[in-house]
Amino acid sequence: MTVSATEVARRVLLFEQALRSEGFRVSHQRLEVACEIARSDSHPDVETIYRGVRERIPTISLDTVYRTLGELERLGLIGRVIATPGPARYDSNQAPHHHFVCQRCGLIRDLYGECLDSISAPDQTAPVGRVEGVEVRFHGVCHECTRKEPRHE
Amino acid sequence: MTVSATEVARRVLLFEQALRSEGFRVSHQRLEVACEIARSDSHPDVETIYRGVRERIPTISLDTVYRTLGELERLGLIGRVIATPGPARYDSNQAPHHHFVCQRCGLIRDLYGECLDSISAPDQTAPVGRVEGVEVRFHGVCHECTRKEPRHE
DNA sequence: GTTACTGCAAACTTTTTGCACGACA
DNA sequence: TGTCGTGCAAAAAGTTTGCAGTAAC
Repeated sequence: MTVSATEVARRVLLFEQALRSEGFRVSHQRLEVACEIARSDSHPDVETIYRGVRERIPTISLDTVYRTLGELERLGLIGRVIATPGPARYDSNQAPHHHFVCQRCGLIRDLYGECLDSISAPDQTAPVGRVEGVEVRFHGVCHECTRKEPRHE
Repeated sequence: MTVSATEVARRVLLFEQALRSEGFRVSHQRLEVACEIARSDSHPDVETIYRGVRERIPTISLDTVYRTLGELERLGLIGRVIATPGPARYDSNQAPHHHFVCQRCGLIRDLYGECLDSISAPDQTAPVGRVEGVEVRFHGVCHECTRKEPRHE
């Protein structure tokens, strides 16, 4: 929850413009879902986004949240982070970045580094397919989890 | 399905030894599941492993496959590959490696490269947690999918 | 006033769990 | 022979879909 207010506003405006230009209607449900995901940098899952939006729209349904997230993903406005088992998690940070994943609690933290963005694929990759992007994932244990349970094998 | 026979034998023996040393019983169901995952390098999902094992043990149940894969994972003998949405996929390749993931069909190919193994985390990571490993994931479209549907936007 | 969107409910997929029978040690 | 593992079935978790009323344009 440390995304700046101006960045949130910028992202929500982008969502709204994209919806309009694609012929989608701009409902307040969609705007609130967009706002909820835009303001978070903790890669929330669908249930968490649902709870957040429900504070402002108590009648919104979980399936609307699912549908909206699916639309935003198809429009390329948010990304699905596939890094932990269980529920799908989303990321509204569309700048190239990498991740640290805590193997105990599932915390995901964005990392930046040009040297990581520019890693090129080994030669073995060429016969398999065309590379379009790279993501480096560091896994380990976050300090919070280490503090709670230092010896865990 | 290009894992050499000796490598499969080596992995299955390792499974068996680990089961015994941990006090687990060596049932033929467990051995067949272990064999099925050991012989594959295509990161099969549970359903695929289930179908494979059923050719040799037609009465095996899906939940036994789930349980066995969970045990093997907890013993550190196989890894769960979290790279595609949907069913969990497993990997019996425990050597350090990286992945190419096709965004259309979900194909996953192992990649090797010492320079990838030794990537160090950016300084921003230190305050977050202790890094234990790194995996580089290249995503794109495999040649097979490009051939089938060249223009896909 | 249309037409797309929402909420509800039900279905579907993937995974987990409880229990009694059967198999490993 | 005792205990663990298996298969069956049911439940739980996560996600998708059909439909009728509602809201955006």
